[in-house]
Amino acid sequence: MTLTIGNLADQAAVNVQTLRYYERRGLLPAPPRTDNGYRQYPPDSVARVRFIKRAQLLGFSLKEIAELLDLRVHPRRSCSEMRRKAEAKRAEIDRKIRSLRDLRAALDDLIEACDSNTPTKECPIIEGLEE
Amino acid sequence: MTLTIGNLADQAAVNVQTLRYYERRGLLPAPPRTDNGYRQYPPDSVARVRFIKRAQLLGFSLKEIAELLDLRVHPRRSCSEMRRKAEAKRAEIDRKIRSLRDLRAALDDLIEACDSNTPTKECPIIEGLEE
DNA sequence: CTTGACCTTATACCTACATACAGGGTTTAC
DNA sequence: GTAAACCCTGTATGTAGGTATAAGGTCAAG
Repeated sequence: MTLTIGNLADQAAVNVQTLRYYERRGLLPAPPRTDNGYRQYPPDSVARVRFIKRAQLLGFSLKEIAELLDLRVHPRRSCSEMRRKAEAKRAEIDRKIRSLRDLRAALDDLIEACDSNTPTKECPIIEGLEE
Repeated sequence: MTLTIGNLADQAAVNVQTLRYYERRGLLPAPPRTDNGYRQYPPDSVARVRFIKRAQLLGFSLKEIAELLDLRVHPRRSCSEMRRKAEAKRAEIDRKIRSLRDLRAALDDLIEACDSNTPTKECPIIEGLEE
């Protein structure tokens, strides 16, 4: 019921070398090995790797993703510290969501202007992402 | 009422070389020059550069950002084409927003678990970002 | 019992996105 | 009129995040 590195790579849609790279970077814990030295990943590694890839698409660096994953690793220890970090991450996520909503609204305006054949007024895309 | 490259760099909080790099990459239009060859940026370049940096934080590559900015440049020409692109970008943004909301909910659970001193059940951070 | 598809480590290379440096001209402040 | 603080181009270097390659061990199928 464990996965070889090749299995994991297939299921998570990443390269085998990427997984070894993540291990070196501390994003994936070093898994147990078989006698011959092969890595044996538990099945939930698939979710972990997919999480990493998704978080990257959202603009988090590998370092930030490692921090997110660490929140999970120490669930009861140094709770106030963890809470502080989780709240900081949440605030950052809220900022990203707001920015994306602004950008989305700008695109909506653009699409609508296109639809309605109205003379294109000031394009709002850039303004939509101003502070 | 125009800006030197140094002014623009200050106001947009980026490096001077970064601006020249963006020009080469086509993210900033080549501005007019003074007699001595200095770049003269219009004031709205500040917004444009800030837009680029913000979009980067949201996980867009410079190539994607260039595409977003191009939507704006051709506001009336090839409307259906532009509309198609704008809708594709919007769908992508919606996906990102959904992912961020999931991640946010997961952090909320984590924070709450911490608050309530309940035994930490399965941490939801990773599950929150699964497909 | 060997061929092909795996696995190992170590090291080199690649792309995106900058950032620095060399070598030189310009402008402003004293 | 010269020193500091700008600007220019061109080229080199740096960091993040992989990706490939070399040199070799392992395993399952025919």
